[in-house]
Amino acid sequence: MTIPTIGDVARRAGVSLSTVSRVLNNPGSVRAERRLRVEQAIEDLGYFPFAAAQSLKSGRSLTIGAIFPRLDSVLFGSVLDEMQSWLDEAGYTLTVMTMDYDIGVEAKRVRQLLARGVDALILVGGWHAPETEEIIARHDLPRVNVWSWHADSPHVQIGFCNRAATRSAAAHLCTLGHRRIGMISRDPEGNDRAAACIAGVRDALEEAGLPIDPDLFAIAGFGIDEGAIAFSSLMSRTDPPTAVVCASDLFAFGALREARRRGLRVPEDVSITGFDDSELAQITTPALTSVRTPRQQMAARSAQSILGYLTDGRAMSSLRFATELVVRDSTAPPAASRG
Amino acid sequence: MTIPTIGDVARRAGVSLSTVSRVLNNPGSVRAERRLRVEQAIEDLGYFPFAAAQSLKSGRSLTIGAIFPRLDSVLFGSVLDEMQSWLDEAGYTLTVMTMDYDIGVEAKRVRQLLARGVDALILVGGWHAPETEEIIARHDLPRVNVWSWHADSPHVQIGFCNRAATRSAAAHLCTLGHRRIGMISRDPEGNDRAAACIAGVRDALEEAGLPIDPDLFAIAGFGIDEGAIAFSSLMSRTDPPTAVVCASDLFAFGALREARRRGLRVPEDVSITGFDDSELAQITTPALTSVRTPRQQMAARSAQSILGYLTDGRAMSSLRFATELVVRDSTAPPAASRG
DNA sequence: AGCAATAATGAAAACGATTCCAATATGGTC
DNA sequence: GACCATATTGGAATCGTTTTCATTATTGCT
Repeated sequence: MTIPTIGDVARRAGVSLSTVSRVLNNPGSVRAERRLRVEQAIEDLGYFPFAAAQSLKSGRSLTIGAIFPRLDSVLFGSVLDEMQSWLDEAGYTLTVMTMDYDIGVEAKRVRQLLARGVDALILVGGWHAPETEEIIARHDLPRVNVWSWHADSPHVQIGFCNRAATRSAAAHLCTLGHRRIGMISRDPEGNDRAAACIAGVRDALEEAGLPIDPDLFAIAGFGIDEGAIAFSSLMSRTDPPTAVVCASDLFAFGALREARRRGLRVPEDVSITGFDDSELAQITTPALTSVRTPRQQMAARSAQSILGYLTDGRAMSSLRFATELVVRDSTAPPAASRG
Repeated sequence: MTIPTIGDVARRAGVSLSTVSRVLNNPGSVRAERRLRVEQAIEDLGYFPFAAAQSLKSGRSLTIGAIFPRLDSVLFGSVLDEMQSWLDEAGYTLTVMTMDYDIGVEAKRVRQLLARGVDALILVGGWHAPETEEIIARHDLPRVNVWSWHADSPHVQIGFCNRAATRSAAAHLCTLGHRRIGMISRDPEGNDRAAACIAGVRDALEEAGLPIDPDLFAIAGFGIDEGAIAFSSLMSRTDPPTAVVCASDLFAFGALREARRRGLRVPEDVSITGFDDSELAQITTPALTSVRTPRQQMAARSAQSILGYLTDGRAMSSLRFATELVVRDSTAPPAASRG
């Protein structure tokens, strides 16, 4: 029950190794009579080429590596699904690894993927460890940064401006009349999306002529519970915000939960905005005001871009998608201004 | 800028290939002085072994393949995250593919993974295409079925009884006094979890002496929208159910959304139960009654089981976890019985 | 110091596929 | 029917590792 090799096929069909290989890779160059014999033998034995050997000889693995923060998020999952379906059509396979928002871990993953001989790399965001950049450059591996977009990045980036995204959410709150606006984001350390999200809120506050109170910028890890805790700490202040911008829908869900637990009404007592506009933003009560991000397009275009490069040698280029604030029921003017 | 090989390291350190390989795989067998020289050379060149060549020679790839229905689900994502973290510790890598609930696609994926030389396979559920079973048997590849558990399965399965799970949900509704109970599940074709979930509801109805109306068993694809549509079709009947068992939380969220749209109060007008007890079940209004499934344990134990087999040759064995109905606010006695 | 046992090392043969090159077969032409 | 150009085919080298085997260096003992 050993796995059949090209040699087994050759023996069974009574031809040479080279001929079998040609049937596989360039069928037109083999006379019909022998080709049929070989194809029959392949069928009989259930032969398929061993990728490791192909990869060793050819130097390409038909595999693309992707390093994402985590998998337990609909956001990342749907993007990966979309990418896979495009790559699949072209005969490529996606190998996914996670780095849990740690660019040190990411550097290790890049090494692992390189060892596996991936033909290209998809990274999330624009900030990576120096070793990461160094090793990618050294092997000049095609790579795309997704999920963020910076005017001055030297790399191919297919994403959106996180800064503009949260700015639109915070500006919306300012327009409604809020003057104390809080924020819950991830740690900006090594995470350019988080940093940009924070910068976006500051932009909006400055534009509205509001003071920036560092104490109103809370940091949370990941998930609903962390969002709830951060929201709790914001609302426990003597002078709590009347509105909170969350850098992810999950944080916003946690905030909603905690608000309910504290007997705070949303949006009457406090307004909350999310980020990502996940399907669930419509399900909560109240439905969540959230920034819609172009996940499908981002996924599709980055897959296409890489495939275009690998298969046709077409140069990859950056792409910036727009975001859009979807206003629902979790935001309203502050209580004070309604008198 | 070419990728360094073991030969480059050997040359730089002034030793033979074999010595370098030994430093890598069995450092104790190399005299300290030379070992240090080799390690220095490895460091200098940034060398790491090329997995394809290792795999070709050794026959093992330190890779485990997993085939999941999709990635855009927190359920699958969190399980994959957990599996990866266990495998990672042991130096193994997980390669994930999706089959979108199609066992024909699954068979193709098995072939792809086999071509990549995976050392073991993780499949979801107990029903697979004959070709799938055939090819796994032929290569006697270690494999684990997760997510379901059947008394009579000949395979290693690490999961829970889906039938008992939905039975507990339906029995809860019967106890509350419901006599017309609907259900939303996936298509049971090629999906043993869906089939078991349906069977579980029938079990409960029979035990309660209730008639089984096939029209109350709706089939939905995937996601919130599909759940909403299925719920809508159930409630559009002339004699709609007073309670609906959903085979996934997503379906239940869709049902909640549609109920609100129709002006139906939950649980006053209709009770709804979910499945999986995702984190979001606590966020919705009303909070969702749902069946808690042992995802973390399932993930951890299947990873451990496979590692135990691959690294220590320990036999793998099946494992059945319990499920638990978590009653929240989306279920209550039917309106009629409250008079 | 000399010998046997043991430890450390290098040379070379794999692993399974692809591909260059040479050799053979085919067809067409005069 | 002989000969040349072209289409097919097989042989052998190669990709980067690991591993067996033979060889050489080292150590412990007397």
